[in-house]
Amino acid sequence: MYECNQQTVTIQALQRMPYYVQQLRIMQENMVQTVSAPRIAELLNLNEVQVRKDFAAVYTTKGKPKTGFLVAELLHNMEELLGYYNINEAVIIGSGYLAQAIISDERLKGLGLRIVAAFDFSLDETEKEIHGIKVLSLDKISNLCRRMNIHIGIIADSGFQAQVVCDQLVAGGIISIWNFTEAHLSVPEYVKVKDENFTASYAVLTNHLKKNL
Amino acid sequence: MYECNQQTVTIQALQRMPYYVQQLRIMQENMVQTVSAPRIAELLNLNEVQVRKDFAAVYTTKGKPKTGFLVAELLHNMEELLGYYNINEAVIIGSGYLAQAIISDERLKGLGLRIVAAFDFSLDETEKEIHGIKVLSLDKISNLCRRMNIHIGIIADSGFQAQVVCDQLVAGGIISIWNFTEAHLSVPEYVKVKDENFTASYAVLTNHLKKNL
DNA sequence: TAGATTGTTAATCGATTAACAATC
DNA sequence: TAGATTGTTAATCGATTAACAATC
Repeated sequence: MYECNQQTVTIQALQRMPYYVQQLRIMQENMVQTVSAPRIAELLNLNEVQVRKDFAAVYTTKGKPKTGFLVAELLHNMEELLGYYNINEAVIIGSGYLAQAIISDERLKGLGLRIVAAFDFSLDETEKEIHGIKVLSLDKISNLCRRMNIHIGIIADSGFQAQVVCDQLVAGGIISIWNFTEAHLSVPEYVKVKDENFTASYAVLTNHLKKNL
Repeated sequence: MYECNQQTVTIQALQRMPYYVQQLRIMQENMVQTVSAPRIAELLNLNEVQVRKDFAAVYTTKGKPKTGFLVAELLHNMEELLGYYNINEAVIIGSGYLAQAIISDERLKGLGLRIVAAFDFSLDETEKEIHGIKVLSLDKISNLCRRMNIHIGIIADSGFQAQVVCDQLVAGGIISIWNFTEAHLSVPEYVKVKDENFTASYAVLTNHLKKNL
C-alpha cells in the first residue's frame, strides 16, 4: 500500500548517488568537463545502462552521444538531490564510542548533519558534554525533539530498549531513524528506519569465509 | 559469472537470520518450545512465506502443520550457519572513535569476532594500545595478516587511501572486507566487500525528510 | 471434524541488463 | 564517414508474494 509515493529515484539509485558524487568531484578537480556513462561504470563496477538511467533521473541537460554528460551539472543536481545544501538537525541516543564516531564524523558534518543533543542514562546529576554537545537524560527525548522541531533520530547504542526509545522519537515528531542496534523497530508507515545492523553485516563476512576457506 | 556458488541461503536471507535468532532466543528464555511462521512474521514485519522459506533453509526437522517449528533446533542451526560458534580473527584499520566502537562492541565479541591488531599512521614511535590491542604502523598490514593467517579486514577510518589499504589487505590474504569508508573498492572476485557507507545511508534519511516534510 | 499451519508451485513485482535505433 | 555513446523499449533475472493442496 504505497500511496502517494512520488519518488522518481529508487532507494538503490539514491544510495549509488554518493559514489557518483565522489567520482564527479575528482573529475571536476581535474578540470574534466564531461564524462560518459561507460567511464563511470568502469570506475565503480556498475552497468553502464544503470549509470545512464541514474544520471537521467537528475540531469537537466541530456547527454550528448560521443561526448557524455556535463560533470558540473550532474554534480550540482546530485548534491541538491542528496540534500547536501541543506542543514539537517538530529538527535542521537547514546554517548559511547559509536555515538562519538558519528558526532565527530567530518563527512556527515560536511553533508549538513547537525547533531544538537545526545541522550543517555543520567548516571550522575551533572550534565556532561561530548564534542560540544550536551548529553541529556533519556526521558527528555520527545519534548526536546518536539520543541526544537527535529526530524532525524540516531540510535547509536544497543544498551537501551530500542523499541521504547524509538517510540519516544516518533512521539517527538521524528520521521527518519538511523538504527545502529540489532533490534527490529516497528514504526508507523510515515516513518523511515534505516538499519545499520552490525550483526547482520558481520554474518555476510563470516558466511563468505565459511564458503571460501 | 557466478561459478561454484553453492550458497543455499541468499544474502538477503542471511541478513534476516540475526533478527530470527534474536526472537528465537527470547522465546527460548520464555520456555516456548515451538513457533509458527506467521508469528515470527508478525513480530518482524515480514511475509510469512518468506519466513517459512528462510526456516526451510536451515531446519533439520520439518515444521508441523498447526504447531510450527522447533525453537531450539532453529536457533541452534541458525547460530551455526551464522558462524556464532566459531572465532574469527580480524584486523582493523583506524584507531579513532569508530574503530574503538567496533573493537569494544560486545555484540560482535559475543558473535566470535576477535580483533587482533589495529593499524594507523604511526605519528610517534611509541606503539600505542587501544582496548588492549596494539596499534601498528600501516605498512605492516600485509605481513601481519599473512603471518597470523587473518582473513577479515575492517576499514574503519576514512582518513586513508581506502583502495591502497584494501590492496594491502588483499595482498595479505584477506578475503572478507568490512568497509566503513565512502570509497568504492575494487577487489578480485574471490574477495567479498561489505560496505557500511554512512554517506549513502544518510542519503536515505534526508531523502525521506525531503519527501515528507 | 474444522481450521491453523505447513511446503511448494506458480504469479507477481521490481530492478538490472540487453538490444537497438538515433545522433553527434 | 565511422564509431562511440546516447535514450528507450523489451527481455531477463531474482526475490517476494499469492495460491492451494496436504496435514496435524
